[in-house]
Amino acid sequence: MSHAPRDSRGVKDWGDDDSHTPILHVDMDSFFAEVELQENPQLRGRPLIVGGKGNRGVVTSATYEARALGVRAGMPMGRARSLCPHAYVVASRYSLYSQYSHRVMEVLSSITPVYEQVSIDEAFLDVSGARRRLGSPRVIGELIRQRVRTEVGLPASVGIAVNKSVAKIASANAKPDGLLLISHEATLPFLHGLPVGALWGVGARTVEILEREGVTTIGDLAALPIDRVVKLLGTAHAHHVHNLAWGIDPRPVAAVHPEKSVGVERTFEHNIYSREELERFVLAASHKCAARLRRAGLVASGVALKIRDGNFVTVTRSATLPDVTDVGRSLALAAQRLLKAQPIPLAGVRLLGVRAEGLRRADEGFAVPLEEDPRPRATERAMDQVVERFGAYALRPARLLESTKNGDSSPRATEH
DNA sequence: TCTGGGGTCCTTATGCCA
DNA sequence: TCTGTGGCATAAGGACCC
Repeated sequence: MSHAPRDSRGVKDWGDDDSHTPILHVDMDSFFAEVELQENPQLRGRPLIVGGKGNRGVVTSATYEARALGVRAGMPMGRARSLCPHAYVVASRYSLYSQYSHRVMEVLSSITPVYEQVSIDEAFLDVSGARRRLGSPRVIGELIRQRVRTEVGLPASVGIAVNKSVAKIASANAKPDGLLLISHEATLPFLHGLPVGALWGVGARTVEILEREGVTTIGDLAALPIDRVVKLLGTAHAHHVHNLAWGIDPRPVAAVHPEKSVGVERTFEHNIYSREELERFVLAASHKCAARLRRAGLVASGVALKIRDGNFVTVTRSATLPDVTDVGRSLALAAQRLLKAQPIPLAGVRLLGVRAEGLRRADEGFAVPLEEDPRPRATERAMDQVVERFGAYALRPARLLESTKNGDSSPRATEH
């Protein structure tokens, strides 16, 4: 689901020569909504919105019929319903979308092994090595669109360009259900007419900063001296986006991305004021994180707690674990300590999250389970199953905080 | 209008230690 | 013994992506 801004200036003929454009970006159109239509064809033709149906839900995907009325991803569901009162609204079904995603990625991996999945519904391919077998990048792009359509039943858009950044902007401008080639020669003319927010990595905040400087297009950004951009955006970000504005993006299509963290967070239907209730959520979330770590064969060296209050003010607190772990109770103990050190906000807690950080492979030397948790791992797995099935409420609160003894993981007083 | 849930990366502040 | 300094690790926040 690309949120990259599209611009009518981007849609025109940008050359036929695809001899120097081996990078393809494949982006599924309205992915979640299209999957729902595939599962329920009788809904086709009327506006469809996918998202959270609760009173704090937001839109995660919408068909073009709904988008035509102003519905956008990330929009509060109440607003989407008022814009589009006749829309059919369905709750997100992530496991279903994952299955479809897997099928799409199977098609892509049969084209070339040099592909990189960047999210559930998009991927980059470097087809340099597939030309002799399958044809030019444009031919391969059309082949992908046709195969995804016939084998999975979904529309996909494809951008073809000299590198990842330009290919991604191209696919955004190819939507819906299209293909856009940006030839090597057309790269800068294509980029420089687009709004600066079309660059991958330039979001609302950066657009605001740049617009105050009079920079509205990618061409304006390219023309700005790099020292000035550094002053505005900081060193790393400035060099990155300035290079992108000049069509420079040396990042290769990389097949593997090791996970850095896994987390579970929840926005409650109503703000929570009860510490016990928060503790129960932390326990359940810790066990879910741990179960995901074990499934992936990973262990964590740190844990972070995220608290958003009723006024939408967010704080995070994190701590390093005494030993790496994939045990839910060890994560929970550390997270509970962080929670204990925080006052309950006056406005209550709107969102609470637990994240396991500093991940590494479990077989790269697994430390023994924490001293304070001598129970066998089989017991841990059984507890996870209970939590998965019945929620943390199935565990008696007395077990939650058996001990916060030893170790000082309290955060330093560095309120910014 | 009132803001999800899953992540990554970068910057800045701070404490520790040589 | 005291103080300054620089490097490193850790923690927190924020921007960004889908």
